[in-house]
Amino acid sequence: MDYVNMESYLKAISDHNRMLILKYLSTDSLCICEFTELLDMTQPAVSQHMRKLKAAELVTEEKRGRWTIWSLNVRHNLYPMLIHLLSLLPEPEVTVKTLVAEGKRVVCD
Amino acid sequence: MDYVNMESYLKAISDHNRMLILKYLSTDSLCICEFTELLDMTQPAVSQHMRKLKAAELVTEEKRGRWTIWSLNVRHNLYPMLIHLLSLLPEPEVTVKTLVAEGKRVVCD
DNA sequence: TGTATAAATAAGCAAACGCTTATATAATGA
DNA sequence: TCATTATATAAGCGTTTGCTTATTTATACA
Repeated sequence: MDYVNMESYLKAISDHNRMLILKYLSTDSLCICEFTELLDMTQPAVSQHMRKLKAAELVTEEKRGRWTIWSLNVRHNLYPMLIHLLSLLPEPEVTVKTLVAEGKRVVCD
Repeated sequence: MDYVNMESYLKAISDHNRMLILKYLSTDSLCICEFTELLDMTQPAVSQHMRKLKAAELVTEEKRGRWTIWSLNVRHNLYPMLIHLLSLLPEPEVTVKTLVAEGKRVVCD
C-alpha cells in the first residue's frame, strides 16, 4: 500500500459520522433510510458519506428491491485494523434495537 | 476513546506528507530543518504539520540549543497501531542516510 | 396507470485544509 | 553587539469537505 492509497483510506474513516456508520455496519447490514434514523441526518448527506466509503472500498452495496443494503467490505486488507479501531469506540445511544422497537427496521426479502 | 478524539487522531495522520514525517520518525528523531530537506518542503509548511501532529499528541518535542528535536510519542494508546500502519508504507527515496552523506544531518549535544 | 418510497445526483455555501510569502522570536557565535 | 541560523506565527489564497435544498431516477404497489 502506497502513501496515496493510505491517505485515501484514512481520509475516508476520518469523520465522526462515517465512523458511526462503520460502527453500525460492524454488527448489521443497513440501508440509507435506516442511517437517516440512526444518525438523524438527511438522506443526501448519508448517501454522500456512503459514496466516499465505497470509493475507498470500505463498504459494499447490494440492491434489494427499492433498497440498497450496505455492508462492511470484509475483504479489505485493513479490515482487521478497522474492526480493532471500531472496538475502541463506544456503542452509539441510538441502536438498531431502537429501530426494531420503533418498527423502522427495514426487512426486505 | 470517543468519536471526536478518534476523528482528531485520524485526521492528523490522513495526509501523505504527515505520514512521511511519521515514517521518518519511526526510525529517527529529527528537527524541522532536516524535514525540509527530506520532504523538499518549506520550513513553515513543515512547522505547521508538526503543530498538527503535536495537537493530536502523535509526537513530542525537545528543545536542544537552537533546534527542536521531534520524536514519536511512544506513550500514545494507538502507538502500536500507528507503527503497524507505517510498516505497510514503503521506505521513502530520500532517507536520513542521504542527509548524512550530504553532511546535512544535524548533530546537537 | 398514477402515487409513494428509496436513493442518487447537482448546485451552492460556510468552514477547514495545505500551502505560500512575510515577519517575528529566540539561540549561537564571531 | 551584531549577523546568522532555527523555528514559530500571521495573513492570504485556491482547493476540499460536509452539509443544505432541489431535482432526478428507479422500484413497488394500489
